[in-house]
Amino acid sequence: MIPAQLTPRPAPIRSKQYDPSLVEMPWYAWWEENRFFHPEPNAEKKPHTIMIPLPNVTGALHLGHALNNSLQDSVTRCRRMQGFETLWLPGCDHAGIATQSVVERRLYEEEGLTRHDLGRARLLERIWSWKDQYMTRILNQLRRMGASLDWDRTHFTMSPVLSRAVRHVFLTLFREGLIYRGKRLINWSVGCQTALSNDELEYHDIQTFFWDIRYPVIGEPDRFVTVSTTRPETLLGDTAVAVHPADPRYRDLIGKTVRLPLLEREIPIIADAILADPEKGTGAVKVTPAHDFNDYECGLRHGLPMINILHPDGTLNQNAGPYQRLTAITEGRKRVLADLEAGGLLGKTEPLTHSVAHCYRSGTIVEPYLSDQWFVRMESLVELARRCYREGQVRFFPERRADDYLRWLDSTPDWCISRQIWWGHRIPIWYCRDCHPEIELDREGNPSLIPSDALPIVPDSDDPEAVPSRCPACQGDHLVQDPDVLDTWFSSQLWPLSTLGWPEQTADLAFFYPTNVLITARDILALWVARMIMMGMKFMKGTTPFHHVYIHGTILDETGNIMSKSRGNGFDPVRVIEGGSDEIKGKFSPAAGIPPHRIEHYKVYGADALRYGILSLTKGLNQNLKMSVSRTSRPGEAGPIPHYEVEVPIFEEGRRFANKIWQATHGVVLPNLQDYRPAEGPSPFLEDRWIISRVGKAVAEVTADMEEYRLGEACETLYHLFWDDFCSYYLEVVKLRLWDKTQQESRRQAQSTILLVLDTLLKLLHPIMPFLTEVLWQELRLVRLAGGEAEEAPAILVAPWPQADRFPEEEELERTIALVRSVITAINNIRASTPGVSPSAVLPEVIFTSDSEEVIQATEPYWPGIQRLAKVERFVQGDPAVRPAQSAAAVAGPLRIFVPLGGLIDLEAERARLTQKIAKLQRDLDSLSRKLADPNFLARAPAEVVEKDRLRLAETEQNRQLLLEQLASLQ
RNA sequence: GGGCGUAUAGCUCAGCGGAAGAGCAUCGGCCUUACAAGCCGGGGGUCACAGGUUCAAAUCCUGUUGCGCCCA
Repeated sequence: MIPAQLTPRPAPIRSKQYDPSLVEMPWYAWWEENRFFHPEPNAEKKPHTIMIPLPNVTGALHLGHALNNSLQDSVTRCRRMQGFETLWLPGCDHAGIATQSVVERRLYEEEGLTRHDLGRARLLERIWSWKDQYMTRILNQLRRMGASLDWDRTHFTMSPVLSRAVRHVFLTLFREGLIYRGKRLINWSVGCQTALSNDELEYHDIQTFFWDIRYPVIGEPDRFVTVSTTRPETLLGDTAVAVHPADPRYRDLIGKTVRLPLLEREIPIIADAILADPEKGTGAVKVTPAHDFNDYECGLRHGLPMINILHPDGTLNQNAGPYQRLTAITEGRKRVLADLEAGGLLGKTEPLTHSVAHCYRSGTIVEPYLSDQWFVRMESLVELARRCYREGQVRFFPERRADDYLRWLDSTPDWCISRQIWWGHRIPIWYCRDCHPEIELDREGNPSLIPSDALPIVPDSDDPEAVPSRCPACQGDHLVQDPDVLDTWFSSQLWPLSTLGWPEQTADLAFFYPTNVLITARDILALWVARMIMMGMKFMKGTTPFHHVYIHGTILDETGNIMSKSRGNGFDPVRVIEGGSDEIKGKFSPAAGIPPHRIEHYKVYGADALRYGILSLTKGLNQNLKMSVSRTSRPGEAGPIPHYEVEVPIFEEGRRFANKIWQATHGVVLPNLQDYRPAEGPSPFLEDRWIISRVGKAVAEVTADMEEYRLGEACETLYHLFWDDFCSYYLEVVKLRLWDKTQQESRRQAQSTILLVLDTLLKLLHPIMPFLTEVLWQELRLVRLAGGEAEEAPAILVAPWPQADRFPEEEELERTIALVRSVITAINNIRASTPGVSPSAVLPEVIFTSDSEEVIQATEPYWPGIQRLAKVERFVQGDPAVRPAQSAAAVAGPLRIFVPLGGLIDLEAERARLTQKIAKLQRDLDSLSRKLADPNFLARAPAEVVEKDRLRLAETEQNRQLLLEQLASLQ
């Protein structure tokens, strides 16, 4: 949206070097106060919508977020300039378990209190205030990165509007039978004392053992069935031993029973072809249906009893008999092993490394645990998600990520959505205390345990705020709400809908839905992306929530570890932007010799350098973005904690690039445009046409890159165009015309071209480097206004994106200038390798010769430019047959150049130089002639390939000949 | 254990069937009037290894090894 009245722009800055700290804050404030980031539904324009992958309020943003948000902002800014009504919507996620456990840990560390000391209501107050603090910090980090988010539409998953959507979805799915409560084996975090979904597990290798245990067969004295296990303590919950039905070792035992050691329970030997593998171990396995997922399935197949032996805190319960109250995996295991040993029932013990599920939050081992939980029935939703992809409604970048998506869909079980914590959306289900007097209440009136058979009671109406008034069974009104809350992803999956006001049919929803692209990292592809698709398909009449899913890589340190501040190898993006120092108390050292506890000092890189650097990492399809960081000890700092200077090469590149752009604009362009008046008609001057052609190609390339999310490639293209073509060649050459005030038309065309080119380059760069380009473009805007042109836009961020077809292509010119530039390099090479010639000396004469008169004529107009860039007094055309004496020679394509050096020539240096060049040509020659001597090559390769190689061979041979003669003349 | 990816210059990475590239680092020389956060020039690679397909392989196929990631 462009307001009619703008607030005053920040004052111009005239510093010799680019100083981001003077530019970023004022310009961001100006953008924000004029609400340039705020779109409104607008029938005249097409929408472009991106929903931020909501960061969670557990902590501050890190470099992974910097990448993720730089990508989104770049795409958004490009689309805004292309004329779309652009919405990029900000917000945060309440991150149930993560946030509650952070706050609980602080509560315990600082005040020695647990959540039970505080109670539900007061704990929630504490968490809300944590949330407020962190959300503010996160949103400000985004501002510092230059994010053009629509702050008026900032959302939070637990806000009233979004909570209503959650309740609406829960109740709808419940009524349709897609949500149910049931006793199932789930993943239980002993540390957090809550259920977890499969997606919240982390697998770590642990060192343990494989223990063999002998189970005595009843009725067959001295006969045993030996099982192997990594979890001997779970035998307390065994309800069978399984063998393969075809296994001859055990066939006769099927149907008999064994005596469970220690507890003396009699349990059956069953045949189960799925669980028992005759190839593995002894071929017999213990079956503990209440504490192992495979055993659970087996238990269901055979109708085995399921004996839960654990308390929620991981200690053994009354079913463990004499072992109760011991912590299962430590003391319990120790005692069980000792008792087995004593009873002579323990067989061999083998060390083993295997991978075990841990809680992503508390880090404790996750126990399979039998309990009453709420689940989403996934089957029909999975089918919707498959259909969405199959119908081509959603497309993945890179394409192969679709395989991960489909694979997850194929393997996802029913989703456990209840969590035994307090921070989150409380399950909108009530139970009747009159029907179930055994429901106990805590001192705040919340129920602590709901019986498995309790009737779930839903609110009377569809009103999302409604509460049921009576029990439908007994008409009683002693209702209590389920104490559990929903998995955070249950609300996150609604993000593209709920933030637009759904389930209300709002104008925003009608205009901005479906969104265009979701930009995220790989790790939440399935659990979040797939679920959003399911919800969109389910609740928006089979419409995808986004057309594109762009999956970017993960930022790693140079040894391949994930970067994070808490590990001690990452840093806060704001630190990179504004510089300063941080005390790092990480868990590990980022490199050999660097201690985990240290103070790091950062220089001011600025947001543009951060963005350019981090986006540059995304070249190709690379999914691991290794970022090297150099930490050097800072001398002269006393004290117990060592100090380090931190440099990040990739940000360094960005910083230098930003400075180059600043200095080219302030040092050359602006001073020469003081008297700018637009030229009439297109410029006939060769270098003008050339740079315009180069820029036109870049416009096409960068536009395509932006549309396919190839930001790294766009960075590279723009870097070379700006630095090599615009600064190193064009500006240097065009200076001659700018300085010559006697040639009005030439000068005016030069000014117009410079202005057009810089204007275009800044626009192309704006999505990547928003601050620098804005402040410089505002200067160009003033130049244009002073020159009598109409205002194109009040700011670059709303200026129109360049159109490639406005920049005529000049293929021929591009070839000629490429040749001219290689001539410059060849002459400079001669100067640099002739010891007697100072680098600043002007060479009196350079002789051009060629077999082709055309080539000489084509390059002649560039002699003044070459004169300047290669420091040459004058050029003469020579006879190709005559080799000037006392001169150095070089070859540039079809041109031969001689640089007469008179007495200056250093024979030895020149001979060395020529010998080296000849050797290189000889190598090319050898491989080419070998190739052209091969009859198979001549017969089968396409004619144009053969022809090209023939030409090359001839040319190379000629050049070698020339240099050989030259060498001979120097003997 | 299953799946996927990856191996190119000292480092970080492009290139993905027809002459080995970039940035940084390195070496040599320059304070040349936008720019030393710079300019000019140079050196540096059996494109992991072994086979195969092809006239032609860094590029396609197979296997081996190393390294990642995801899933169990």
